[in-house]
Amino acid sequence: MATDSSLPETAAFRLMVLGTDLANEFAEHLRETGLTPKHLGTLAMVSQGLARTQDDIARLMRVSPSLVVRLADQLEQRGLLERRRDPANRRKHILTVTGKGESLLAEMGSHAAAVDAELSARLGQRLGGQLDEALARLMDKLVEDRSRKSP
Amino acid sequence: MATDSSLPETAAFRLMVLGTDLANEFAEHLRETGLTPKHLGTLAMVSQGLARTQDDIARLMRVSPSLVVRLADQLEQRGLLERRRDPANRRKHILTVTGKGESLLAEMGSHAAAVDAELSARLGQRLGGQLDEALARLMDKLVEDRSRKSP
DNA sequence: TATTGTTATACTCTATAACTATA
DNA sequence: TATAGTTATAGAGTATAACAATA
Repeated sequence: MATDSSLPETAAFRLMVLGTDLANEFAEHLRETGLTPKHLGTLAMVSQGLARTQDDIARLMRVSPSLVVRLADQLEQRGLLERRRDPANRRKHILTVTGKGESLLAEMGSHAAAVDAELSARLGQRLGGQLDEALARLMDKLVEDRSRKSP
Repeated sequence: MATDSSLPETAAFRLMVLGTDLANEFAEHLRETGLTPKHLGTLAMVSQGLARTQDDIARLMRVSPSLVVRLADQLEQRGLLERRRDPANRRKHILTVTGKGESLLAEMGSHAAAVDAELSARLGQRLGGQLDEALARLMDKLVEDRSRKSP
């Protein structure tokens, strides 16, 4: 990848900086809802079927179970998420995104699409598409690595 | 860019998730030093000549001036950064990275290079290179947007 | 005995506001 | 009057540890 391993020239460093910055931007955009990017991540994971229970969320997002309780509480209070006990295993809470939750996801999806458009404008369609593909593959890897029984 | 604007399918969302995750990884790697990714960002910006004063850091990283005081204090205490008054304008503190600071940057650069190697292994050399280029361009834009007199 | 979730507690990071000093 | 930096304070976000319920 980079022939120069000077920190600021690495993809890892840039990914960290750009991603953190974007998270702040999303946080700002969410401020009026009282939610954070992690609330949004929770909704997204559940909506996508990548997480079924609170435990799944904790593992996928590498976050403590006690934080997931709080995130789920707040999402539930706002009517964006529902918890119900799993009849097959009453320890578990099955999570589902409500219609209102899907609306919020759609709204934030629009915002994200607008950011994507900016990225594409800056990079051009080809490089933008390549960035897309690379990020999609890395995301798949991350999810795969953390799905069931990973250390 | 993405034809689907569903939040999890956007480049913006993936960039946020992957970047945040990487920031946590760096934070973990820095833990024994008592430093955070923002300390590292500060050193990197100063070392690269992108920031000369605390004010520059605050603007570049979109962080409050009072936080920069704390970051600089802690970096200085560890002998990684030096502050000296600008003779031309005694309100300003000129920041410079010490040899020890450069060593830390080099060490973290090695870690970042290792992450880059993983990315490249996962994406292949071509897509990895394209990711590199895209991130570099976006980083340049970010720095440019925040250099002197931006809103 | 292990898993899932919860509660109580404390700590870290960060911003806001009021202040000092220089210009 | 505006800029650069500092201090004091408070708040948000998160983890750790101890716990309860279920398997």
